[in-house]
Amino acid sequence: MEKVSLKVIARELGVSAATVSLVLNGKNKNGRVSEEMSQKIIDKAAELNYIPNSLAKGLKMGHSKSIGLIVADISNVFFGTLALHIQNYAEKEGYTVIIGNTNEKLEEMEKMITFLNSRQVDGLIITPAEGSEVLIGSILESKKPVVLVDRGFPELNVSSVLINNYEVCYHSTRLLINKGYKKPVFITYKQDQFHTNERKRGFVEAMKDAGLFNPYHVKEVSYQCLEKDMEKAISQLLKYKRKVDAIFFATNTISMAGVKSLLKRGLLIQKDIQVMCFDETDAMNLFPFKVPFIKQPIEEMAKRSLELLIGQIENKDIKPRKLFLEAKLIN
Amino acid sequence: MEKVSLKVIARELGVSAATVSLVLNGKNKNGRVSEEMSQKIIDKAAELNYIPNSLAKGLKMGHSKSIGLIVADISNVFFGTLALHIQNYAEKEGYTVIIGNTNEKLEEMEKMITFLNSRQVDGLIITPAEGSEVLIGSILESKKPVVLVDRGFPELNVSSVLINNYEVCYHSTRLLINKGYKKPVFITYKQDQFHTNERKRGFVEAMKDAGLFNPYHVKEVSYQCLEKDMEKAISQLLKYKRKVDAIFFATNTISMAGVKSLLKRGLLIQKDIQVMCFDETDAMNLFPFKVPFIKQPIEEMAKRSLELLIGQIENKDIKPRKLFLEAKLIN
DNA sequence: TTGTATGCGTTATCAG
DNA sequence: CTGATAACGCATACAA
Repeated sequence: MEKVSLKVIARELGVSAATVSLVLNGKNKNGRVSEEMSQKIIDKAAELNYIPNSLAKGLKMGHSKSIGLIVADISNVFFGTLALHIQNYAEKEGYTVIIGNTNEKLEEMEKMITFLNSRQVDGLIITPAEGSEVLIGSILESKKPVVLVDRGFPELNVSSVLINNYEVCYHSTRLLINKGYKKPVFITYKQDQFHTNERKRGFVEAMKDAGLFNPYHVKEVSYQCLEKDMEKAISQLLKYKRKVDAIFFATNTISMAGVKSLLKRGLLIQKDIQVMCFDETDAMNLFPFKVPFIKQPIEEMAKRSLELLIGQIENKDIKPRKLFLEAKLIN
Repeated sequence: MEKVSLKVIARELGVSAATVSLVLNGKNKNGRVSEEMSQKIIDKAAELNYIPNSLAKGLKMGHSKSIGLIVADISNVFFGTLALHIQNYAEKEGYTVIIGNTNEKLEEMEKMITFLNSRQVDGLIITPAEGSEVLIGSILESKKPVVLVDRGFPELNVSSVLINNYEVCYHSTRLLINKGYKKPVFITYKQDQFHTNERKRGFVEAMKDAGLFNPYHVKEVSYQCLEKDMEKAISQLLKYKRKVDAIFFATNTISMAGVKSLLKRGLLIQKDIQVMCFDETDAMNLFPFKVPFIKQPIEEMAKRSLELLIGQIENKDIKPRKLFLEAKLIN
């Protein structure tokens, strides 16, 4: 079965490929092609089930109408949801999304970028891995449109869509304190990323402002051995049982591991110990107790980052913009 | 900044594009190009940071080295995990994955297929939506390589990677019965899909073989109003409290909704009522009680479906094959 | 050992 | 109103 291209339609109808292209692209404004021929072409295309070859189109046009989305791990609900919304909005704008996973590894991120570039993506939306400033810098230099989402680099002049990590954590911590929890602990990743740093800073400042801060109020766990580190951290915390009355988990993965560890020890959450966390998870909804969580506006993050990216791609807005969306504590 | 193409390298070095292409593709076997020139070309390519244009390559070669993955919803952990693994394996084989969401809707599925075809994907991996037999049939007719995963159509001669839904449900139900639960209820989606039908059949047959079956042992809920339907179903079941001692949930989303509803009513799971479900979820791991679940070999499903697809694409194995992988009940 | 010519499917330009 | 032609970047058969 012959592949149906413009040429085939043209040949069948005895016209040129150019004419067919014109008609099928609706570029037939000023009576360029006769009404009659137009209709014939359209009918024939439908009859032969013509599907344009976007490789050829992309090659010719110099853009692929596709964007790359680089996340740490597509099986993580946060990224999955982000991806879903980005895809939905992208589709509306006529763009395809190609998703790449980095597993938080710098080399993988670099590989993905090269890979996506070879596929001629028109732009990149990235949740950058730790230590990828230089890499992002080089994308910037190459003038390829790029938007960071969820995580950013303050020292880099790059479009980003972040949330008010500092403020929301400051506010939430105050609330915790005001409710009478004077010995909260913040558990975060042992890493140097702006977004998690900001969350920590929010917690720390709130504690300081309340005159409660002590370094042991912050615990760090590693991404790679989360479960193990969490076990260790929690068991340490429990030794100072009188010293800890609440835990604030800095991300959804951390909260899952943390809550698991607490429950395993038979602790009654929101009774023996108060818990607060980041991101909504199905799991938290199941419990008889309510866990206050900071809800990120994922859909809006998706929408905004795509807007920024398309602005750059289509040259409507070249200037880098940093957006800070509002996350809210849900009780 | 000029875009670096083969031509640019060729020009810089005063050779032809053909030579450069040859060298960079490693097709320089029998001393085709001199060692010296080879090295020069390789160095220059690195220096200019040459990235091949895969649109052009794809156009020329007649394949894009990309595949489409069509799932219901990428934010669902099951599909996210499947996608992750498929991407990992695909990358090893040099293929890109483009993911599309259908939201279980037939029209969306059709749109996605056309869309992916226009992007010239070399093949499709699909978790087909209900009622998409005809659509799949037309893909088959078009000779485009395709593999179904997770769900299949027994009447269609199409490559598929499924699990032993009937057997594992039969077996698990027997186990439940043998443990003394003589009034279990199976809650599934109100839909006519082979894989969920098979699960139901497994349950029903086991019940019949034990002489326990009654139609009210099966409850159905709709995908679109899952929460609401579940509430209704559970409250109905509780009216006949003495009649129900266990619930077997047919999918991960159903179990989440079901467990949520049970907990909300203050029921003690595995005590007031025995629960069994499909797929592992973070949530279930958190509970102090253990929920036996049927673990699907997602990674292997990913691997196998990709193998089958690539077999078709590269013409190594054109014959449709139906694989049934083994899912196991984990206690 | 290297270069030339051609074509993949498309669109844009220019010539009828 | 329509057709011919060139070009996008690349790979390959064929020449030299």
